[in-house]
Amino acid sequence: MSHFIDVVLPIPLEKLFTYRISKAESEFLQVGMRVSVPFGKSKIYTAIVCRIHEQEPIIYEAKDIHQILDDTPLVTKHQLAHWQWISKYYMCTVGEVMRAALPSAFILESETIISKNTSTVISDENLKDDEFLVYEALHHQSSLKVHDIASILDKKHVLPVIKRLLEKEAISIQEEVYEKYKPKLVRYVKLHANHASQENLQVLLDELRRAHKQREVVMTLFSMSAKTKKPVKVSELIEESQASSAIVKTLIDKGILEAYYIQHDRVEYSGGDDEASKALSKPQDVALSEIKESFKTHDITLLHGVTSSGKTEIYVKLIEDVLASGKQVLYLVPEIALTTQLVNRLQDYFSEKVAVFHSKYSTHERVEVWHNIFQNTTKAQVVLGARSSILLPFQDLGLVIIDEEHETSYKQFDPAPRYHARDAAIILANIFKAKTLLGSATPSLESYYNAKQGKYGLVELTTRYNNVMMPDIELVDIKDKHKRKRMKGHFSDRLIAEMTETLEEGQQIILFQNRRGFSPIIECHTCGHSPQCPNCDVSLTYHQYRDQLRCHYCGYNTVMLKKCDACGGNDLDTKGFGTEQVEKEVSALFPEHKVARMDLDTTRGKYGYEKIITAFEQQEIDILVGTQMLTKGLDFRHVKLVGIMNADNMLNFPDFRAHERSFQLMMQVSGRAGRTDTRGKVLIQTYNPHHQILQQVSTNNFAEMFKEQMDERHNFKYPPVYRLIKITIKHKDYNRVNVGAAWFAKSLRQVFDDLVLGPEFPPVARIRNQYHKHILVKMKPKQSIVKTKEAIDKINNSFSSIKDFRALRVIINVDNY
DNA sequence: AGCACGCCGACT
DNA sequence: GTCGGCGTGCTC
Repeated sequence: MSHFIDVVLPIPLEKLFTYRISKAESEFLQVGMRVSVPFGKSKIYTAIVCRIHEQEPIIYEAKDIHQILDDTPLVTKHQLAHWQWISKYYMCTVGEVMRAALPSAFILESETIISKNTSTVISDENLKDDEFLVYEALHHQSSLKVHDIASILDKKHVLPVIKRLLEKEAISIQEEVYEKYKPKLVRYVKLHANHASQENLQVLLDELRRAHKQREVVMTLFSMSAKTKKPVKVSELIEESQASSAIVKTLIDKGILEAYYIQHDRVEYSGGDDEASKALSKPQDVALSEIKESFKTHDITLLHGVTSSGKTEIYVKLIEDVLASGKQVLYLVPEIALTTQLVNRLQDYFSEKVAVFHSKYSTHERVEVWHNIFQNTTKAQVVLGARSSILLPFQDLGLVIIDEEHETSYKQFDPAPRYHARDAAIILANIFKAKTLLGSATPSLESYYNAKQGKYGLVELTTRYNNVMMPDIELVDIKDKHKRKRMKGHFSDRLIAEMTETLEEGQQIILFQNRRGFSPIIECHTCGHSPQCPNCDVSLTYHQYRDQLRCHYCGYNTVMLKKCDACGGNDLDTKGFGTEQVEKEVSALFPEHKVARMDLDTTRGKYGYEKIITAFEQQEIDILVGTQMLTKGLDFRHVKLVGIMNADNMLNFPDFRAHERSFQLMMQVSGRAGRTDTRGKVLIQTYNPHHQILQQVSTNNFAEMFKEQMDERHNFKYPPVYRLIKITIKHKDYNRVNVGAAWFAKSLRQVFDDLVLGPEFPPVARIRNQYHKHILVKMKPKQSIVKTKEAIDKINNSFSSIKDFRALRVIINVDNY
């Protein structure tokens, strides 16, 4: 009887692949373990075992596996089920989900190692020039990688050379696979067993009478281990005894001390003791019991609590309950909210039980978190993470909290799997029969709709913590202000007056402008030309601090032009404005006050956010200018005034969710104002103060916004009433994109008729020299999701079997909002 | 996706 | 002539 395994490979191929294994291997292997397998001509890939069986494949000969990589499974069965769901629902392959789920250190890939064949001697004249160079290099170095050879020969295609050398038996090649994860080892030191007892120690100290330094080190070590009863790190010993590492080394060499290693986690919790969680206020307490009540009838509950209502404290209470029952908790936050602020707060309550999973973590750090969660250790009872943490190997999940549920950063856009973490988390919770709590001050229409439909439970919390009043929101008509010459740059007299007052009171200000850079368009006054990105169909944005023109799509940049490159005129004008310009104007208006800017450009690097946030918290900064980055779950105590520089550009954004988003964004930014006792003030500058969304923001009227927006969604057949699938056709050839997209849309129409929209070029049709065209498929409320996707799949398959279309990239994005 | 193979234009 | 471009087919 032969034995076989079906494995998932981390590549975008639909199928599972079958390999032959021995009987012994079949007894050892378990579903979820990693194996390395040969794939194609030479490559070795990492694969996950998902089925062990005895059915020999009929139409091909199964290869043998290369190696088993694990002693115990690395991936749980729950995960495999979850991967399956994601791949089906979001129309991608399981391999793509695997790629996204596993930290890269777990996915080993082979590298070809070239070494000299010692059993044969090749005379130089038998070798061509490039072959000789490689052969010669191998005299000096025992082995080379393909990449090394490419740099020796200075050309791209070196495989033919390697092939020729191989035929001449001058070299041999080998595929090597490396374990990428290296545990972090810390060196410890202890007295050698021979000296450990009391009397032996005395003898030893006598012996060392003349070596003062060494004697001191031994004494220090002795007192340190007596005091702490813990292993002593070499680094600590050196520090404590003021000795050099050479002295310690001498003692180790003499056999007096003994060095040993202990594996350390890179992600260490360092902090005080458990703090008892805060007592809840009355409204919080009511909400908490309502949530618990709701969980009895609904697995998913939406907590709609206004900004600053203290949702986090409620989460903490719920987490406490779940932890008491020994289950794990997943606490999802948008990427940007993963600041030290929230981490510290949770660690205050749950100390080392909190594991954080961050995109800025190194792959080694991710591996450690992965293991802790898999083994359900105390270190990973509460997992705080962004989008991708839904792919971690939970063992026994009891509760999923999705904070700032409306955040769009929960949706992955590129690359596949294009999943929505909120929706995938709900499925994950369902696999574990766990509860899900969605929280937001401005719920997404789809969640609120689900709640209103009775699909989710709904709990509302309408008062702020400590009864702080909701901020006073005022709309400023800048069209009128312009007419009456009451504007200084982009600042109305109202905004300046409020800012002056706030600064005099010693309070802080946040200014919001949803656009980075200095100004998004440069225009020549003479000919009207504005510089465009050479790779994308967008105007370049002017960034003053580096005197650069930059493309926000592809990163292209060039120095700012001195003259118009079309007509040579030197009267260049800037249009529109970004955070950088706001910052500059503020500095000019309030020269005595410290201004800082927070956007993508200033927060690069691992601690980019933290630096700015900490400085602002400690009131080293008076005025903070920023993009929507500032809206995410930050809690600043001394902000009294929030200014929204221009509300119109977000309202006019060409997207069916523009109004919903604008509402959410403005409510969230406003929520930063007045979090303690003084009532906050929000000024919204706009050309159109009568816009219904602005009216709803200023009166904090979520219900009306919901009703109005839902009417529109009903009328225009948009989510959450209808579902959407967006299909993007992409290629560098404009005509091919057009022809291909037209074919695709026509085929879709044959099945879905008028539910198909497009093909249409997006606002930016060309990005990185690739033309894009979108087709939108709408799904009726009762329409079968599975059947719709099957039909799309079928069309996609026919599409890619047409020769002319094969080169076109098709991207399918389910729930593309 | 990667990678090999095969065909074709453009230069040391 | 070879180098590197890209289209095509295949991967257990």
